[in-house]
Amino acid sequence: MEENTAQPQSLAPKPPRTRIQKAKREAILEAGLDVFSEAGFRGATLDRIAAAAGLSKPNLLYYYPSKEAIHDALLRDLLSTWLDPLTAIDPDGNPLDELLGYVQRKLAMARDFPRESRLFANEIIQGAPHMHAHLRDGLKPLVDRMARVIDQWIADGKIAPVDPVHLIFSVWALTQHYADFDVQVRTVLGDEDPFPGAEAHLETLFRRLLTP
Amino acid sequence: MEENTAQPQSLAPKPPRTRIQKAKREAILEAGLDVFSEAGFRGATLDRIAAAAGLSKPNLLYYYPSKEAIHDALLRDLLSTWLDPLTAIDPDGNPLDELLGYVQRKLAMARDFPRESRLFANEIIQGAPHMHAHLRDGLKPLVDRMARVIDQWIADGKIAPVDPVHLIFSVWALTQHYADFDVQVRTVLGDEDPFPGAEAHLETLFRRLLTP
DNA sequence: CCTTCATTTGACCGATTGGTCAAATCGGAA
DNA sequence: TTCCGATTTGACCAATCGGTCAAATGAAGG
Repeated sequence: MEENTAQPQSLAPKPPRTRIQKAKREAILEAGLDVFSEAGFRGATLDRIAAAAGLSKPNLLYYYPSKEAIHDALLRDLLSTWLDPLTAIDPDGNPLDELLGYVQRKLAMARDFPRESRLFANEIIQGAPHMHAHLRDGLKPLVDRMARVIDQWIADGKIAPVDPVHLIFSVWALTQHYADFDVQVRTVLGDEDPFPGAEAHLETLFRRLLTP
Repeated sequence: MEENTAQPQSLAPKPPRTRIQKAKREAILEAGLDVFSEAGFRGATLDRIAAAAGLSKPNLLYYYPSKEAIHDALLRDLLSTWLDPLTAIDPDGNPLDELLGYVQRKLAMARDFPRESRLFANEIIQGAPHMHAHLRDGLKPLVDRMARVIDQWIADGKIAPVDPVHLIFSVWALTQHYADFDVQVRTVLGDEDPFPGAEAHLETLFRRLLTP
């Protein structure tokens, strides 16, 4: 390993230096995702996170200085990837295909990353005390921008007229529901895997809503 | 001295005897709804509930024997009223009107009883540890029954073909979203009241989905 | 070996948690 | 007034919480 040049240290939380640090940090975030998504911020305990990560509590606090630091790191990592499917919409593509593709990607995230969805849901339901600024500075401008794209599509007669912001809310609500309310969904459906049916249903729903 | 109260004590939680008991119990449930819906079960504390109800902690525990007892009482009271809009659907009415009316009633509940919606959401997201049996014995049979009604409407050509269970999920997701994700919705919409726009949007959405 | 720094841990701390208990107070009937 | 049960409270408790700290251990180079 060669010496790296002296970089001007920015105000980043803590730059991982060694290989072991990186691995332990990841294990902690993984464990934190498990516990926070299942119990919420206040319901989660450092002991449970430490146990899930295979560390002692002081050892965990050696890598992250506090419970809130772990939670904040998770939320920071989450928000951008959570909005990726929305930014992937191409204003120059076929409007109906773009929106149906967005729905499908969002549903796939609910299927493949239910813990992330529940972490987010817990935070929002309880008033977003650790995320309000991020919503205002990150999510709102993005939604505003996409709403203008959708309005243009409507003006061009490419899709049926809808309120674009409530349309986006509908995509979020309908897809995340299958992750956040998983227990309820599976109780009603029995053993059946909810997602094939959900995909077909949402495709039908948004196609009928948006076809001019 | 003989007493006239020869009632055989059943295993009911605690029959309210006096007027003051009834009032204090109600105040406690009201305070519990505030705190539990905002913080979840584990995040809520007896001290906060007692303070919100205007009682000392031991006094609170005089009326309900434990934190869990308050939570259980709230959930028990909630589930039936929460499902009322669904049971109010008339199998012999006009299918489209019945379903659109159901959506409207459910959205009104999200507007008028957001705390109840968030209490429910917190419980389900965290795996429904205190409600699983109620979902199985109360909610599932009701959904199954309504699904048969909707299937009959489809078979009669009264509404367009849809998966009835996922249709019900859609109503829940789209309406409760405006209560549970209130912070996010209002951050994106700014000062605007979300509900008029939501009502118009959902009417459009379900009309286009269900019109044959 | 020695030195140095990263890592790990047991013991511990003050605050908060849900809950108990005996004693005090209240309120209405006789 | 007296009495008696309903109600209320201050003091307290064991468990758990997030977090600290000094000391021990590990690893790697000289």
